[in-house]
Amino acid sequence: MKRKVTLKQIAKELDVSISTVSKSLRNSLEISEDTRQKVQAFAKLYNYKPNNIALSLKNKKTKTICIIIPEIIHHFFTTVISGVEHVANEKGYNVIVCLSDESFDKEVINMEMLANGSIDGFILSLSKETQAKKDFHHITEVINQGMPVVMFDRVTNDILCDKVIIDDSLAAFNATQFLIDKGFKKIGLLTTVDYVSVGKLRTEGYTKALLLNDIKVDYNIIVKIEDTEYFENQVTELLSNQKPEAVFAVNEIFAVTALKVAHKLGLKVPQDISIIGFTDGIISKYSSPAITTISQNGIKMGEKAARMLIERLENEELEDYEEQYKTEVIETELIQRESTT
Amino acid sequence: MKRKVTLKQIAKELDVSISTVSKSLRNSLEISEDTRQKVQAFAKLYNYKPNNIALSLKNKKTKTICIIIPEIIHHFFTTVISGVEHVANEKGYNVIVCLSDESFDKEVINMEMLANGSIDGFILSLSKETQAKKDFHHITEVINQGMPVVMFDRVTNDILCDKVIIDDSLAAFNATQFLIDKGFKKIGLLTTVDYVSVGKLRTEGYTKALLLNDIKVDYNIIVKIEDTEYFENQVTELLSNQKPEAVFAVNEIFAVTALKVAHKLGLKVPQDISIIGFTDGIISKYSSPAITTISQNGIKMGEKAARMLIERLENEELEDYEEQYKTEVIETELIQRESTT
DNA sequence: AACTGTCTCGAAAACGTTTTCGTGTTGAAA
DNA sequence: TTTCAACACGAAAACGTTTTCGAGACAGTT
Repeated sequence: MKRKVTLKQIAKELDVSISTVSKSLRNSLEISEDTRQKVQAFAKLYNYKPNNIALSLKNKKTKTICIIIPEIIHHFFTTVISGVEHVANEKGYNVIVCLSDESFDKEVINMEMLANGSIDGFILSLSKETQAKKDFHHITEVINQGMPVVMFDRVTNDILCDKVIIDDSLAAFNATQFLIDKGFKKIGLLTTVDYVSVGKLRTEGYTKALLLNDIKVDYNIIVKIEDTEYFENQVTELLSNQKPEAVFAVNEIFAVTALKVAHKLGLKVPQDISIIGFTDGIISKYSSPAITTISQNGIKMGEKAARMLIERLENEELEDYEEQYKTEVIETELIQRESTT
Repeated sequence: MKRKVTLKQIAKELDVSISTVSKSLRNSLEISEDTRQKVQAFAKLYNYKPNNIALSLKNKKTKTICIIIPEIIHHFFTTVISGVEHVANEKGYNVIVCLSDESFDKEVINMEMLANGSIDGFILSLSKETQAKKDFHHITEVINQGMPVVMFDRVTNDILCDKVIIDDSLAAFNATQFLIDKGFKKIGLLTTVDYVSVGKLRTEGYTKALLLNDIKVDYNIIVKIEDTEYFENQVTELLSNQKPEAVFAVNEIFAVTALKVAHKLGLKVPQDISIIGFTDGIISKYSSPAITTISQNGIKMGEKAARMLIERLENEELEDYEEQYKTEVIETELIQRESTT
């Protein structure tokens, strides 16, 4: 077991100074051709690689960014990670992934732990609990220390920073309008409780579409789901009692559950009921029938977020850099599949 | 924007030495009650937190581990991440996630990049390409440097280290036997090409079960899938021409695709054909009918791997620690759902 | 008055780099 | 012979910690 070799060891072995070794390896012209060759050969032989931690300390840069997501089980978030990873790797950055598990405390702990020099910047999507509490002090604190933060998907107006979002309201509007265009009037909604920012926005889009088409909003066919424990029952009740002609679900799980319940009730999709989902995940794609859905394009969001963060990181050394915060809107797309007529 | 405060700054401000500040904050008895109070108050006021990088350099420990997975899109791997995350957090470790994208080169680059001090140890599952090439020099090198590695799921006998696996052969045997017990004899197999270690093992288990029950292995109903491009066609051909009574698929995607194809061909599942999958992912659970499957328990694998790695990390400081490498086998479970009679 | 011990504190090394600023040696020009 | 540039290299600081060791001040004991 040969431990990693350091500059000091090479210097000792070759009976030169540490500086000479360092300069030789960086091909400095200060050092004679002879010495350079000698040092480089030795370094190669012993497979010398500079210690990243020492470099980080010296440069005050870690070349590492952290992405904090509420849940890794949601396929959407894994696609975002994937996008972030790609761009980060391309630019020579590493990615630390942290899970907040939808918990405020875990979010705070993770941020505080990493903000002390471990990373250069954050990409994050708020946990449900944080959104409910509306307590963002941990984020403002980090930003005040001069560490850039990019928020995505679940964002808040209370914080000034770069953001990457989709137009949730518009996308929901489009989904609803799509159903209306098919001739449906009784369109059920499966959504989250209001404090989840995206859920609220999607509900708004749904409502807007109905109103614009002179359809009365019927609160009996709007189901707001708090926890996933009993929601299959809620869906069953909606489909069997209210019998909507179509259903718009604000996420994939809700959509596929609706599909499942429909099957159980003997309803044929899309003949008896149309279903449209949100988030173009693996479930929608592989379920049968495949589910028509609004594609959220997590990869693009991740890529964009990473690019914004890294750009800020690389530019902030420039004296006069004081760019305004931007909010990028990633376009969504309605992917028509088999669950709608 | 107030930058992070350091010991040096506090020392200067309070007109004491850096040592005194450090000791005060760690509540050393060397320092008088008075001074300690003063320093601590000041530190709290300015929200002092020690710089992690400096600590890492000093302690030669980063309290960070890296997990390298081939693909984040496979739900199984995200569950493993989730397991690793939990245990790591609990023990005060951070997790860096790297994706090899099934590429040998990316795997090598990732490892070399992080092995230079950035992390304390690796958890990894081999990429397809690495398994095909059988080139593991990057891994042995890391191990030789004294950095612990834990491999999971896709492992190799060519490397000595801690491992966490399932008994793929046995699990596949059980799945096949389960179908045989239902009275099926013509059981199709959807598997990977042989160089994917787990695919090969699962194929072996399937064969073993057939032989033990005096069923001849029919290579016409064994489909080895190389890339996912055309495999829907391959599956269609299997189901429509060979008409197996049941199908065993070695992963979730294959299983759900079989389900989809069956639907398209007008075959009712499980009435006309039974399907059993592998890996208890989100797709199997939410598809309709829900797919009977072998549960691989990624969370447990991740937790176990993280525990093994951290144990080695915390014990290796002890002089006499020279524990043998262990291979832990996580038990699998057959989860019966709706896709089998 | 000399010695001993305790209480506080600071200097300095160490972790592994990079970089600035000397400094000694050489050869050539004046 | 003196002067000066060019060349090749080393010492040391810096990044932010922790920790060992030494040392000054003071009180108490002979």
